[in-house]
Amino acid sequence: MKGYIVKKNLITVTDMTDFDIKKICECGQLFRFTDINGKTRIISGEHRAFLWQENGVVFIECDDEKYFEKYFDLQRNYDIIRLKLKDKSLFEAAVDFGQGIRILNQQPFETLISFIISANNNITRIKGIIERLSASLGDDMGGYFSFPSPQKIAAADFETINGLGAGYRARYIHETARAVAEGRFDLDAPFSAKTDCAKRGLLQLLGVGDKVADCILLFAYHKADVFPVDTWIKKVYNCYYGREQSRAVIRRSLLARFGDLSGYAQQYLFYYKRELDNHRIDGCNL
DNA sequence: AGCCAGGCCCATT
DNA sequence: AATGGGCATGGC
Repeated sequence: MKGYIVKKNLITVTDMTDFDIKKICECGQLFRFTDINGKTRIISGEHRAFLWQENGVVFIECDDEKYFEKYFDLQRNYDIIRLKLKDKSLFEAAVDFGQGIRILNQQPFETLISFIISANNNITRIKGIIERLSASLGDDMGGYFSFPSPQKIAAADFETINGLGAGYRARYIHETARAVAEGRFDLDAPFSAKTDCAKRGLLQLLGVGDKVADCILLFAYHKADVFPVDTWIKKVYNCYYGREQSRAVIRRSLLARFGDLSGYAQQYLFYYKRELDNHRIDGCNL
């Protein structure tokens, strides 16, 4: 992608063909975003950015422009991906509707814990738990709190974790942070591992099942040959084919169809279905 | 009020 | 390998 300019503490995205602030935030890949008087604030790890659109360009004001250039995946060409997905006959309306989505490169530990929290939970509540976790154990960065380190969570007593309102996930958060802090899980390993191998490692962690592992692989390690099957994907699939299939069957089926673009296909589909549902519109095209 | 949420763990078959 | 019950909490 050529359409952006990087300067000190400011990235200007001049080509908004594949950069839509709202869609990037609302497609379910991150939780620490909020509107602050007209600008979107995103916190990632210890970093912070403000985004807004003005005169046909997007401004990204941030504490580390190189970090956010990578974070927003700015070097990747999404128009090629969209074209290929249409070739693989992903429902065209979903791709067009989601144009502007980008898959972020988020930090592994934050993604790991966030998606453990996400299981069988709703987005509003997930965001609340993550904010309380950060306020409780993260560093005060002056105006916001960083996402806590594995060591910080591991060293906290269980009652602190349990007081965040995460329910039965408190144990998963604590134990998985300990596994990382004690070196039983290497957060960097998946970067250089093949997807299935990396996934086997992730599945050893308490609170990480098939779907959560796929989300981590996609949103932190940018492994696109995964297809996270959540309740929305299930709804689309089962509605379209008119019968109830298990998550495993759905995942295998969609992986076979979209191959190494599965992760992108999943994001477009997820965003499309959830937005339709939010507006009480039926639709189960695939 | 009751169903559901970006499911996982664990026991059973 | 596949299936099913139980699960904390709170949003809508």
